[in-house]
Amino acid sequence: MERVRDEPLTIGRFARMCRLSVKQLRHYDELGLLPPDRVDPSTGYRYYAPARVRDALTVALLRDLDVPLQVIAELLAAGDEERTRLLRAERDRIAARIARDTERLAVLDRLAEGPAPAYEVEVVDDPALRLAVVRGRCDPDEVGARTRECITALLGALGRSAVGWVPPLHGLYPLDLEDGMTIAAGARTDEDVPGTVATTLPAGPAATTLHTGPYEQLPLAYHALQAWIHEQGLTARGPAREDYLVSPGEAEPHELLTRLTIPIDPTRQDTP
Amino acid sequence: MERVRDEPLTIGRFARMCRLSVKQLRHYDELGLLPPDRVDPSTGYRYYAPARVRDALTVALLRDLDVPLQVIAELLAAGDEERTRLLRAERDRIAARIARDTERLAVLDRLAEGPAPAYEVEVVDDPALRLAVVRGRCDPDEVGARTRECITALLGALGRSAVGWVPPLHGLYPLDLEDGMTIAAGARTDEDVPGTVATTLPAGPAATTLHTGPYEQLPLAYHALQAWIHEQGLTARGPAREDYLVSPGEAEPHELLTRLTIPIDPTRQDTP
DNA sequence: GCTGGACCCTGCCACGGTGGGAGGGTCCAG
DNA sequence: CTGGACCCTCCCACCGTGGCAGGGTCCAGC
Repeated sequence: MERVRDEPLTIGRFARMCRLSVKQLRHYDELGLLPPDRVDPSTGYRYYAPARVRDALTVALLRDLDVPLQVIAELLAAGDEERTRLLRAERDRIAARIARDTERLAVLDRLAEGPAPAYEVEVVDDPALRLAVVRGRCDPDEVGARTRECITALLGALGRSAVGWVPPLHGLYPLDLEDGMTIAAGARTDEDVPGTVATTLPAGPAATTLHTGPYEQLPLAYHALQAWIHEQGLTARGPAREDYLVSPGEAEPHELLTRLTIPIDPTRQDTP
Repeated sequence: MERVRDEPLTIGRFARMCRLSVKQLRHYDELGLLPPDRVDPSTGYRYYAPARVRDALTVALLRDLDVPLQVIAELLAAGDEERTRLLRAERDRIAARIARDTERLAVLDRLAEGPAPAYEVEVVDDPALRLAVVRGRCDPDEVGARTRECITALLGALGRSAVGWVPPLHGLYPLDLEDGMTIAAGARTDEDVPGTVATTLPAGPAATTLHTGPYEQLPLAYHALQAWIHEQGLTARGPAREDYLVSPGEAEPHELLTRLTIPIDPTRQDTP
């Protein structure tokens, strides 16, 4: 009469069925995420009904997908619409991490393949630049993706307005990487381009270097340039400017050429 | 005489120069990773020489690459050879994470696009199978990559030995995912294939279902199958077997067809 | 000289999720 | 009734960072 399938399971048995550890199950109980069906009041033993295995397996699956426990709790309680929204958010989070890790991989590949590249730095008198720019806000982790969006928007604006602009394109980046920072993509032109903002970068001294290779490896150029600036006792002023001299479409990633320029404060020369 | 470039920097100034927070610098000091050049014995104030900026920027760069502080410390102390070895290890770690996240993304994409796919499960009497298998050990996170390696090795062995084997190929996976677990790729054949191990899977009852789509989404099939098994009050016996009915090269990823089979213990039928 | 504000110090707690271990109770088959 | 497998709670550790409390220090402007 009593059917095996309905007998309550001890935590150890239940854990083996759903690919979770006993520790995890106790933790999820504490969070209210996966409470046992019955807790013996005198011994504290947890007992699970076989029907809970599906829920537990779902939790295990979502954890494998690196979904936070908090979100899993919301997912289990949510309706269809909300569920889809939450899953999409997780999807985007993982996609962003892949994008970020791909950038990291490019730099690590370069570093692992031998000595760090040598960057030749020089100080120049940078002329003023009048740019038509498209701005974007982003967190430091999303700079790569956001830059591409701004470039696309800029090219769209330039194409639609069909004005004469002077290659190459430029990117502007604040020196302080912080959440909600503002970046910009710009093109040199004296005309007003609809969909862009006219911005003039002041003339002045600047430290500059040349980067060869994919954009993902630009952090190495920043590293070299900033180190050089501070070693000279100079002060970086920002924003940093990237000039995309040879850009994708013109050449393979390893042949891309980018000038990196960081304005500096005019310095009092040391008395020798 | 006193040159600006050599004046010691307070921690705040130094932090701004090298894109690290004051908290981080104090932490790195505590770890011995980036000690200040001078600490005022009476006030405890930390002072950094401008020459340390390069090191600090290097630490910041490596942290951006998600290199653990422990490894950064080893990198700074290591010789060229050791440095390359450590960087390669980090490279591999990030590459593995990208691979893993890509698998996750495939599942999340499927889940986010609508209701979870319906899997039709049935119990069959599974015949015994004699396989020539190639085994591999791996951690749960590397199953995807390791499986591909085993399949490649198996195909190599089959090709070299040119024996008649019966498609499709099979994959064998333990039900308990744990570090150092053993997986296997196998092909049905009655002959002995050099480079492989002959293994016979016993006949018996099994629960089975059919999965359509990329291999990355197989976890959904496992989820459905395991949930079904436990809901029936049955006991999974393992190892799980995947039959690659329609495999890459024959079709697009979304058209791949895979049979998933989990042997079960013969059960006492409930008295109604 | 004094004051205010920017800066610095130490020390503790928090996050997220899991594992390890101590110290002790419970269950069940032989 | 005994031994071993199982269960309980509670605390600590990991990793790297941020926040806050409570207090000291530095320096420019008056």
